[in-house]
Amino acid sequence: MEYKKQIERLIIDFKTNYLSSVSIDFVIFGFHDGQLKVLLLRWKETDKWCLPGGRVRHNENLEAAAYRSLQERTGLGEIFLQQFHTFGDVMRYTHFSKEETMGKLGLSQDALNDFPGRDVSVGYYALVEFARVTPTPDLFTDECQWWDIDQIPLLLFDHNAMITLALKTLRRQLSYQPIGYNLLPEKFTMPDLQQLYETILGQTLDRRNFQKRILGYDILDRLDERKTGGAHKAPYLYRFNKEKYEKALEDEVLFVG
Amino acid sequence: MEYKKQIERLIIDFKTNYLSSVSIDFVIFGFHDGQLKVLLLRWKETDKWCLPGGRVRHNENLEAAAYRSLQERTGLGEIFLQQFHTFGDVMRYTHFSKEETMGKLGLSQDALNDFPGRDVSVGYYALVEFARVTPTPDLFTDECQWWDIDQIPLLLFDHNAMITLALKTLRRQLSYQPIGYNLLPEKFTMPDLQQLYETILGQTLDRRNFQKRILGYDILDRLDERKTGGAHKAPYLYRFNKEKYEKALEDEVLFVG
DNA sequence: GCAAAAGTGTTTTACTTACACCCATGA
DNA sequence: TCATGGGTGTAAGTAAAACACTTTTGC
Repeated sequence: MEYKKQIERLIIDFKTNYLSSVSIDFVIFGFHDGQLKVLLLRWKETDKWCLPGGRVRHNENLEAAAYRSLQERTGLGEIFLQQFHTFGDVMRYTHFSKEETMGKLGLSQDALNDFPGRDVSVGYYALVEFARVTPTPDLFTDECQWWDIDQIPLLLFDHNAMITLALKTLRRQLSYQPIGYNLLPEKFTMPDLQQLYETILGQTLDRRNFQKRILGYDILDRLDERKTGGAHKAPYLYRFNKEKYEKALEDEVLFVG
Repeated sequence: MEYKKQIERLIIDFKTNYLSSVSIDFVIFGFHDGQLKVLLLRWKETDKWCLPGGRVRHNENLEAAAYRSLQERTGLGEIFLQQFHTFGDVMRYTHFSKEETMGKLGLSQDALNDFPGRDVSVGYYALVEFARVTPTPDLFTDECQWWDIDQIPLLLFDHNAMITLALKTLRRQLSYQPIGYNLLPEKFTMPDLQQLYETILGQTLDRRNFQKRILGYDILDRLDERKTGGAHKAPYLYRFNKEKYEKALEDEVLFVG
């Protein structure tokens, strides 16, 4: 049980170097094979799952802390990350009892006392390409796994509500903002992009209208290549025009800084 | 200088009974006479202005803390309050130097040290009827005043950016959600409501299209009365149908609980 | 050659915007 | 009676939704 020491050290680290009362929680949506998934962690010595989270260092920007924590959990740096709500109900601890959940770790009383109690948590959602992620548990958890969006179990804290709201916000955002950069390979086909949208929205879309709308954003460059090897007619390859893409995001972005 | 003692006591109160590292800031929009205004506070012994704020008690829900703080600053209980973003840049303290600003208050070194340093701040915006508000400064400020939205000076902290984002969010929200409850008297006319919208959006709207759109929401009951006393044709009076209004809010609300 | 996916435009519909006339009221 | 604001409906324009045929490719 070497990890006990590590956890106790981490808790002291929290107390010393991080903002108290503030935490970050992540709804990391993974896209793969026409399935929308969420990355969950299993709490040590229990069968209970929760969202990955993080904390903010003194002198660290909130957003920077979010990117840092996310990197730790997924191995990914440049990804689509969006603040969506801040959760501050006292009762969000409903499904989490410090004694019950932490007790099994056999920590010292000091460590238990110093473990963050009631936090206000800033919720971010992220979109990543499933395959690029290396799920990595943190010290409090011993498993990190993708879950199908419609098979999420009852989670610790208020994390079920967080997922629901994150998905709702993401879907809304999709209606007025482009998405896909860092989520698809550099070169991709229009059907690839459409499948991404359909997966997130949970509904099918008309091919022709979809293409019209996306091309209307004027953020894609069509390449002269086609994707070969498929069993059918070879579709064109597209690439995001980074400048135009960034500009489109700015023009309509809800949350800045 | 009796207030010095009070402030020192308040700072201790903060340290003891409130979450550290978390604060709340309010962009309180006031509507009056076709003008959109924001409530600002002037920091004691300076000519610098800032947004009203609050802190969260241990065991108090974030939203409850927001309503409580707002009540303290405006005297109003039931009002339209909406979380819009959480600000966590370290640099948001650009225009605030603890030494400079607090120094003039002649506080003890202990109090200065205990005064909250770097916070993550949850931003809420509120809509209130100008005339119903009793602006009340807090202990750190000695003036509480309405400012015209387009005459806001350079504020302390990152508060100018907060106002900008709050207004942007409010305007966006207006396009898919009804607004007006608690902002207009119980009975009001269609031109009253239109003026409210025009004030917030900063643009004029077509009378007929506006009426069509609003009535299309199906949240108003037209009364048999008309508003008399005006210099012209007596307009009909309307009343919000609270049930339908709440339902309309829920159906499209971005942020819940 | 056939099944399955991809490329491409037009029609229809719904929604949004623009616009005009008559009526009531107080000065 | 006149100036001003309020009540009401329709036509035009624009954006979204529905829809069909042809081409390519591997089997």
